Amino acid sequence: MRLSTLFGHTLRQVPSKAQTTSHQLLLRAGIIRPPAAGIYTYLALGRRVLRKIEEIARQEMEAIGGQELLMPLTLTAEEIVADLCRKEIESYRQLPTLIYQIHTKFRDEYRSRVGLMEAREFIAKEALSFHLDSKGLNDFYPRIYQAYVNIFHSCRLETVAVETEVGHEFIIPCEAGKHTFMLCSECDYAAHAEEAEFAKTEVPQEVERAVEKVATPDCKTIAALADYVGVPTKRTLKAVFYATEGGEVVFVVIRGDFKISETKLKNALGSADLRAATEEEIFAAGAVPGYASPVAVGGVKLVADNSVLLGSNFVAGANEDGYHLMNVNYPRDFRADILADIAQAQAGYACPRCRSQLTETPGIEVGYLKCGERAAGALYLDQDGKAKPIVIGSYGIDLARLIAAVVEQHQDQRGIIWPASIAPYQIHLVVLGADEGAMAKAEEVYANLNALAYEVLYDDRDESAGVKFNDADLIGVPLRLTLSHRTLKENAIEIKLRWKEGYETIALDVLPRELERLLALRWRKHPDLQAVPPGELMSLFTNSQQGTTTCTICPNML
RNA sequence: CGGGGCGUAGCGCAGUCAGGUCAGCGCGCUUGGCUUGGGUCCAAGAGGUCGGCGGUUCGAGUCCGCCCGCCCCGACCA
Repeated sequence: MRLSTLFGHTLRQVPSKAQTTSHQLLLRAGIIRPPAAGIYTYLALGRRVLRKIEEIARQEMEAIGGQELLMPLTLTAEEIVADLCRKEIESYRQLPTLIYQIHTKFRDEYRSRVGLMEAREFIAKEALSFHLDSKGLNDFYPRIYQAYVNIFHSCRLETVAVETEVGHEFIIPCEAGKHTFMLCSECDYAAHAEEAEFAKTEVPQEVERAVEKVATPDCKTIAALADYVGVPTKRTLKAVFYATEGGEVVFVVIRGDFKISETKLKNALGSADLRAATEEEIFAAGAVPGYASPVAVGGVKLVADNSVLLGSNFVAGANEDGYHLMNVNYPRDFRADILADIAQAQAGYACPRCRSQLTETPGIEVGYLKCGERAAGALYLDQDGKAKPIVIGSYGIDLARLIAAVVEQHQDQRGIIWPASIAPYQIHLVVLGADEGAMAKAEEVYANLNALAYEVLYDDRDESAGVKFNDADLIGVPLRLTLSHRTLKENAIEIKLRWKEGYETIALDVLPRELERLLALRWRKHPDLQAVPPGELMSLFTNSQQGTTTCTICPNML
């Protein structure tokens, strides 16, 4: 492709509406354009990237037996899936089976914020697997999990697998992310912040002493109370009131040094609807805000965090304005209707698995795996002729978001650094100077590279060296070749990798051999890289090792 | 869908408070010339019903009203 005729051009200035780095670069490099808010045209370069990603997704789905369909509306809409199951799956002989499709989806109700990261229209790779029973789904699950891992690895996207109640989410940590995640600094534990578990610190158990009422004026907060009484906050009990939609008051008790995770609380209660109780409701329940006590409280549902077990002789409210109780112990002095983990994890807390420190990061989901999707009336006949429900798993990746995520992880100040697997072109050929010798040689090289079936973006424009190099860096094709009168004097060509400083000059007659060597080393075919654990891929990109033949530029990213 | 902000040339912006030499700047684009290894320089040029409708006024980009669109923060999602 000649850059002089490429449809879509680069932008020097950053569009004012683009906030995130990936959005800015995708616009500036001429990958996408917004015809309207939140929807995007893929320009010539962008379409090529998308096509490559789609192909990677297809390969991985086909590798585990997936069959591609194309359905109207959305695949996950229950009616469509249920209808499909009813009509196509009748017998146990047809199970298990895996279908998938790649299509655009609309999410009109949401505002687009960060370009392709969250567009109103996006490109979904969705898959469904159908099984005889839960065991069948569980047996299959590792295969789809691995396929997803492979897809992300192929795109050079470093993801974190977050466990959910029904499967996994693959996320990337990034500033533009809308959700907060807790990650272990040592092991691979990862979870949504609201759902994350952690190892709660213990307080040395003491001999239980008799309850004692003490005056604590103006101690309506845990901090004030702990300060006044002279104990650490972890020796206090915090009382918080919630109300369900029906107006039922829920009394929640947790050790004073922890916060409540409303998500965990909802899960413990089995109720999705929960709000803070009003003062009137608290009084009506017979409690005193600021001095509420779990001791001898009646008529309300009492939920306690299991941290009440980790300590003794707590300071708790006396249910009387201006007074607290010392030496409150569980279960001697109060009993909870529900005793569960409802504490909110925070950065610095201990990992539930390895006790290392948890860190907190914003992130965005790029893919999900869910077990136990429902489809009304989707039944099959088993060997005995009995109708049984089909067990379904559903899986998805937003390929548009995937592109944005890759750019977030692969860029520098000059522009995008495409991983070779999804780069719009393999080679960016630059010719400098308008003298006929250089142009003629460049045309010849371009023709030869095309004949060798390389994907070449050829900058044949009459532009200065600075413009050409800057555009090349912005567009981010991994391999750049430069021809000029300078190199031609030695019958040579310069070769540069986008993610490395510096370049090398090689003789023109060894160019085909060098390209063959470099481009054959795509990571999936490269034995040295197959054994690399996923988490270490990123460091490989940045700490490239040197090659061994005449061209010493590292091929790791190709 | 709530709260805040912004709509002036393809892009980025100034001008609006204090109505009248106010249709401007930079980039990009076109033409010619000089350059030719990191967004060169010079010259000439094209391009805008100042988001829309209505109002106030001798006069509106500027003031008022309504509408539309967009951006940010929430809510919600993938």
